Amino acid sequence: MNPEQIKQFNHDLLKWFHENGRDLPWRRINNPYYTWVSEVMLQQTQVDTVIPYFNRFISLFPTIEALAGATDQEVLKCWEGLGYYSRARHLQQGVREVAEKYDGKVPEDKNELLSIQGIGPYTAGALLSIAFGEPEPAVDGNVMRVMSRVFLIDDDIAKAKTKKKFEKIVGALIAEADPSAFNQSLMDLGALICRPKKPKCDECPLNAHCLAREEGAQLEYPVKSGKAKPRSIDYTVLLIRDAERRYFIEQRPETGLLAGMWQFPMIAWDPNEKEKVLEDAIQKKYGWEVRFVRTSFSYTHRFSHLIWNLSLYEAAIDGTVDPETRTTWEHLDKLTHRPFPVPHQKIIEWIEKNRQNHT
DNA sequence: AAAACGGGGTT
DNA sequence: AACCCAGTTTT
Repeated sequence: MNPEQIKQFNHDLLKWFHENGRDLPWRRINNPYYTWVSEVMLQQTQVDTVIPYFNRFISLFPTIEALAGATDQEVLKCWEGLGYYSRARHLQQGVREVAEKYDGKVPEDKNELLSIQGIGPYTAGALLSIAFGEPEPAVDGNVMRVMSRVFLIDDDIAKAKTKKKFEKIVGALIAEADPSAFNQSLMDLGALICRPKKPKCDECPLNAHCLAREEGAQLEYPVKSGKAKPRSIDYTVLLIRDAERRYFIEQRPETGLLAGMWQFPMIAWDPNEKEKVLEDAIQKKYGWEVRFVRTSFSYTHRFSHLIWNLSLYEAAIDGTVDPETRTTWEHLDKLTHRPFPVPHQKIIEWIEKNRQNHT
């Protein structure tokens, strides 16, 4: 594109944004902390899902100092159900870095931002442009979709290299006059007009510039390689109560899947195996001799990369179990004070619904 | 360069 | 059921 075309492109895009841009909670005032929180929540998560989480999060942790001073369990509880929980952990770590190293002020230097936990190329670009007005690209899935269509770029957007190509393109196009509006307009355009399916090309401010539209090939873009199918794991979930009708729960490890969240004990077990195999596995992992009372509930939970097939076993154990580190006994009505992954929330809901049957 | 990492919404 | 989403970190 020549300079005149770039100018026209910017004009068309920003005019559309000023008339059609979304009114979102984190856009009402320019607060770098709000922008940061919103950008992290919006990673791999849609706007409509994020809005209530954002409002609750900001009311609980209104400032960098408040979030830095909170416990990780408080933060995790507020994030419960939003997914990708390492985002919450990294956000709090990052905020603590800013509180300590930068006197609680989000730095305006790109390399300093990139050194902060949880801030990668996209979030750094978003903060620099939206919060600080710097002409930095912020390339996400929306931007790659819009740009791949406008410029008919067929590189696989699943590749890391491709994103750099788009950053170069955006860097050459971005309006120095209002980088914040430029980047946010691409996001809104991707969400409202240049959608993956059924794009509203007739309403698009860029349709005069769009090569894919010229070819009638909008739906062929962006090009993206497929992902592997999720693998499936069978688990037996143990529902165990003590004499005071408290449930045994454990906290997951500090790293990996659903880090730091709470759950009922789970044992990987293929139902085609004999029950003896399960009993031995429980003996080995927990040191318990269990007597199964009944199997009562099953639930399948689908993650992006794996599938849990959960079967609930109500069980009794001989003798007593003392709570250890990362395990405890808890009454039903207090379970939800702690963060639980959604599949275990479903189990809690099932217990509450059926409590009269087995209390 | 590829895999891990959640959950909900849309089609 | 497949695909998508304002990505980053770890391997």
